[in-house]
Amino acid sequence: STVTDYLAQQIRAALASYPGAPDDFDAAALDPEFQTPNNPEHGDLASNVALKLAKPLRSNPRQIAQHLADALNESADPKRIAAVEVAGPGFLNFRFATAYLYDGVAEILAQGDAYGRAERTGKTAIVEYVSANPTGPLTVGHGRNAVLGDTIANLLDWTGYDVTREYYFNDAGRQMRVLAQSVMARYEALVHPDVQTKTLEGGLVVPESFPEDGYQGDYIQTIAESVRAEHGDDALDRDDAEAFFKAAAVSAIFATIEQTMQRLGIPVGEGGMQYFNEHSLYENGAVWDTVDRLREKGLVYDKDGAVWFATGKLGKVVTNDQGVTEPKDEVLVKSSGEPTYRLPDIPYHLTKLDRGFDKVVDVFGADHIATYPDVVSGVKALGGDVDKIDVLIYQFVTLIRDGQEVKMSTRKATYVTLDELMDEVDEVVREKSEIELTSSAGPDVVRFFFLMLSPNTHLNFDLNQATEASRKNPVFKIQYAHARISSILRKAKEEGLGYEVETVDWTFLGHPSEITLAKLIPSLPSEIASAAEHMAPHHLIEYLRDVASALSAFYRDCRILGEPDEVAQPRLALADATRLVLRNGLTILGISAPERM
RNA sequence: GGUCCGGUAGCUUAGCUGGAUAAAGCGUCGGCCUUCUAAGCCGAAUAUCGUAGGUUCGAGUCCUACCCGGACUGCCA
Repeated sequence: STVTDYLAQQIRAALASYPGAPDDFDAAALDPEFQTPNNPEHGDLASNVALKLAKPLRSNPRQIAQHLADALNESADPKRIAAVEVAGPGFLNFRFATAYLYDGVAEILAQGDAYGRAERTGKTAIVEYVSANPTGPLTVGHGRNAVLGDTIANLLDWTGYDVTREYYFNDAGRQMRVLAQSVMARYEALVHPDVQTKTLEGGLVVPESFPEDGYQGDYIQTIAESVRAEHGDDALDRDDAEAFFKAAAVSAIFATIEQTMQRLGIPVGEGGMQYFNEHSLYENGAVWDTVDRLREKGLVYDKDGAVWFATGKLGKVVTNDQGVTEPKDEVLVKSSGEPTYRLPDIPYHLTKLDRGFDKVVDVFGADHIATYPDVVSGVKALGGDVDKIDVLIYQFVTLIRDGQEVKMSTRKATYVTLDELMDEVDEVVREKSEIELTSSAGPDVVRFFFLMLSPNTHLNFDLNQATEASRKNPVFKIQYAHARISSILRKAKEEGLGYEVETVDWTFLGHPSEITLAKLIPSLPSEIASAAEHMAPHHLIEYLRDVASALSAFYRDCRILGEPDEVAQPRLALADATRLVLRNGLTILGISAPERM
């Protein structure tokens, strides 16, 4: 970026005196665009500035480009810019001085583990993710949310934000009562083995008291057993039995969820994930206060026994059969008195803004698409600065087993948990590995799988493919590149080969594979910045794959061990810098960087 | 009905502010282990970028219309 700033300034200077320029042309206001060309013949950096200026300057683009090339070849610092050329319809191609290329590499080595980490900006961000209600273990369906949210939190951290991670949940309401009753029924069967039973559709035998749409998972049985072990056989006789069982279930389930998050690399406990209970917004009156405040602004009215939010007044429209657009209002509180999901989310987001966060990120599944714009307009109507809110909507995950879609339901216990998924991947990879694994492959593969595609893309998680093909999973290719370099570094150390960051002499490097690598690895910081800005972790993955691939070419073409020191040292330094880029990139993704594989 | 996402090689996808020859993995075919890890590398074949218009010096990328697939939604949350 400093190079582009420098070149931009050079270009502005050169255009200040362009012959025949119209009077209203202001070269000082120019902000030229730069890009890295795909084709290496097009130099190290290119600009389309001459093409863009053809019209305002009323001149031929090639002629403008030539003027700029001549001027810059004259004035630009030869320590940085070796040559400026005109190509094609009027592109400017810049070639960097060789020594300048390796400045970026030296910078990586100087910063080490911190390379890619921006200065603290003093700004704060809150990322809300996972947010699964405590009715059962985390499933494959929750995985994409958890991994995307965590990685975005990491990206924001690395771009200089102080990041708070928050888990928003609701442990009140009907589904939680059903959960409690499910545990109670299983407990009843334990303490009264002769209780009257019934057989559910799936074949599960439960007491008559088991609710119609009760939760059938094994974990319910486990919770019932542990309640019995801790509290004996009389728990059903308590006055507060339902609340008691609910609390037991919630705490047991949250313990499981935390274990899974931890295994996935999501920080829990002090400084990690913090929790926000939706119910607190009812207790402190924030929910009904929201309705009142919106009503004062004339944005809430009653109709058909329900409370309506006049989103139509805030710009929401639908197109009817005749192709005419008309305003559309939404229900905030149903005629049953139960709020819709959009209501509590409004005060929740207001609290996030009130807590002073500069950036508020929500990671939502596609089911929120319909409601979140209403939440945002509610927040805005109540004076919240909605520009601070960024919503990442990701498409859902379909689980495929043996070519068949697995329909998942937490109630019917037809789900695959994230733990099961990680176990399965772990096991198969271990089987197929010739060498014993030092780290756990399950979390690495699962995280990678959830991150490798654009969040906008529907994800088919094929269990057979994810496990059977796991040796070919691209995550291993990136990790393998890291392990290879680590191996070279180990051997170099044994042989007494090393380098001093300050005194590396790069002039012996010039092989195309060295140059490609040296040009690629210093863009880690800008890749991180771009991935963070677009909330697109897959951009970082694509980049790391490119780095791994460039490393392969370098590994093939440029030996280190056994070469004369003046060549071996700068090559070792280049390899070490590549290792740091891979490692720091993987760290952001929450994927391990193994030293052996 | 409405909202949103997708439609790029046989399959799964990438393509970030429009740029110079559309990229990767899997699959197929062929080649490479006496030298730093073959979980690797090299080469070959495979693409009317859903369709039709438009904007532009330039469109996979922007605009409009339409077609196909998917998700969500319709005070049942």
